[in-house]
Amino acid sequence: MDAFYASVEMRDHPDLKEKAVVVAHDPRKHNGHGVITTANYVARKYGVGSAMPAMRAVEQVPKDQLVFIPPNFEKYRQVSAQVHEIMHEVTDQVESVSLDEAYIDVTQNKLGNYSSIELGNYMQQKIFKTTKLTCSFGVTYNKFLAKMASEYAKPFGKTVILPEEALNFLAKQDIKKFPGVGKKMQETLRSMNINTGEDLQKTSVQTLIDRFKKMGYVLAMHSRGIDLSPVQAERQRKSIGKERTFEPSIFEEQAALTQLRKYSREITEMLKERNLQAGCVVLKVRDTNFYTITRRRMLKKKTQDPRIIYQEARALLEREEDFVTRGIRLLGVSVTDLEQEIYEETNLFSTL
DNA sequence: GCGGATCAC
DNA sequence: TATGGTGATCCGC
Repeated sequence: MDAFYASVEMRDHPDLKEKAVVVAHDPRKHNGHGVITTANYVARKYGVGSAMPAMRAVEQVPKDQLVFIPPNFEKYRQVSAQVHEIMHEVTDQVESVSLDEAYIDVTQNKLGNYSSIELGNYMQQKIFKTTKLTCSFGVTYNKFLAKMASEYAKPFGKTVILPEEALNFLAKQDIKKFPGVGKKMQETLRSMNINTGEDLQKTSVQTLIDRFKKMGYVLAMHSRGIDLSPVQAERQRKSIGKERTFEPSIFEEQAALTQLRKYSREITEMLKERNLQAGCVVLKVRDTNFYTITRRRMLKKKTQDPRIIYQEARALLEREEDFVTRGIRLLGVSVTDLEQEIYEETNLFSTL
């Protein structure tokens, strides 16, 4: 397989630039982190609390101080669709990871007898021409390496890794570059004196399994350049959820219930768009101390009915009265155990 | 099956 | 010191 990973630098788009924060007096520009991170950083620096509530309250923010502009997700989606269109010119084997990243299996392509690198160049150029966005890409023999290679090529380059080069390339990488290695795993690995890909390569597979179970195995394989996972063009969604942070927190049960009703409606809409039925309702609550729980309940029958989702969510919340007393900072509902809705019955009746 | 933890974006 | 929203996966029970 010739895998390919493309990462588009969306924040460079002229129409998306305003998405983060416009700060009246702050010379600071995007620092390379995510939108919200940037916004939070500035919010913190200016002591106006966290960014999201501030963005919601954009009208009330004094003009001479900070102006928060909420991200324009519609625009994001629009540009993302353009990018995906270009990718699909090459092949339909596109596994989108997020709005601006995708794995592409270019073992076969629609355009003709071109090398993976030529196909990459083509997409990169076309994306730049049509959207003015730069993107980086990696070309190599599996997904994992392609992602690493693409990261290495940021913001507007390409990295090609041949099979015989993989071990050497990986040996030089810091462990935090490996997907799946976040804050916690990094700490543990460093405490074991494992800091680079080379260290991982020198650690026995068994040692990594003993310490990190499945993730250890995956990490061991990755560090040795092995990843057999296929590019999955059609991945089905496994859950749909809505959540929101409240600033100030909610202390009224009625207010919380109103939110639950709203979530239930929104989730139902998404279920209907995708013709899905939910089999389980999950409630998520966080109090003012940031203590967070989730509570779930399987449904007797899969549903698409907002009233049922609301009822379950409400029942779950009512068992957690203390949260209302202590103040709800975050409230969320999601549904899982999704199943494609069967048409036949409904069609039968709706046509009558 | 449930709930917490961790991770990616 | 203050910590957004959405979704996936793993692990222990």
